[in-house]
Amino acid sequence: MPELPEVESVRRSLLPHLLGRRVASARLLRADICDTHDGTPPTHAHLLRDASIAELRRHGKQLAILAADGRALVVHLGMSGRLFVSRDSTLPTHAHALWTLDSDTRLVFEDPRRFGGIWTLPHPDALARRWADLGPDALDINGPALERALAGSRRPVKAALLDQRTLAGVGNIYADEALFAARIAPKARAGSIRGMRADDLALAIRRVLLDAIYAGGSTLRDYRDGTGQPGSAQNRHQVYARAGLPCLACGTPLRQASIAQRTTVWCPRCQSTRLGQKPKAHRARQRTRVPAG
DNA sequence: AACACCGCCTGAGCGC
DNA sequence: TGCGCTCAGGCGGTGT
Repeated sequence: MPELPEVESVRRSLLPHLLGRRVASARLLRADICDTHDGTPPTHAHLLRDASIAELRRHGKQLAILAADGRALVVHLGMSGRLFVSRDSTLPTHAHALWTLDSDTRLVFEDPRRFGGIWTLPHPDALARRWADLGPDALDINGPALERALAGSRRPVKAALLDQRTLAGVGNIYADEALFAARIAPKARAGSIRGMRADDLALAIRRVLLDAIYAGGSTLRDYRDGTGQPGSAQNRHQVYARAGLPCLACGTPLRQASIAQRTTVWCPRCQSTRLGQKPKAHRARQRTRVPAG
């Protein structure tokens, strides 16, 4: 489930452990999770051995580790991926790559479901080219840019938000949360989101993502940051995983359907499909989830 | 061109 | 107790 807030939380938590550190050794335990830029089997050089880590950069859900000599790695966490530092010598079952730093700290990439992976890059220009295929980062989106990204599309707006070429960083959880916050029905046509509605949606996306970053991301099951800490943003979810429960703004039972092959939850009353008709009082309460069981 | 849909993969949770 | 089924989901590839 790592979406933008989780990847950003990983980035921030890793910064103090990685910046300025030299990669003393690198090991790939599963070669098939790593794609090299030159198509040759991954080597220690591909994996930044002897490099000094200069920067951690994020675009959407992708995290890049940039070395001072220009080499870079892109890490994709996919569904169940984790990237974390550890001083423990034991490795998790699905550890696929590890790096030992000159601080004797280990950086571990683990991914049970293997929807994630690592991509090697020779130069920052290659990173820029890779990321050019992605839409604008969702933390930077504004109304006019979002309107441009959605223009002409007849898809449901939910499907468009999940498309990383349209907007980078939003996944299933925060798409539902942002649409609820903006009071837009997930099935509304993407191309119909214009003007003030685009402003509303862009603002909702930024706010939902920033709130989640401040809460350290959403830990539903697997997610931990780069030091093993869970997040608490799941306690703030208004609609995700709440199908059938009362809307926190109006009490109407939340509905669920599959849109773009993703479970989608929304409030049929607050999130009107009709244009220009905004029900008045909509103020979602802050919610603390009661622990299950 | 735009969009729909499949398949990859594992572990949790459930019913029997 | 344990087996088998379903579900979760990002994204690349293929089909329409």
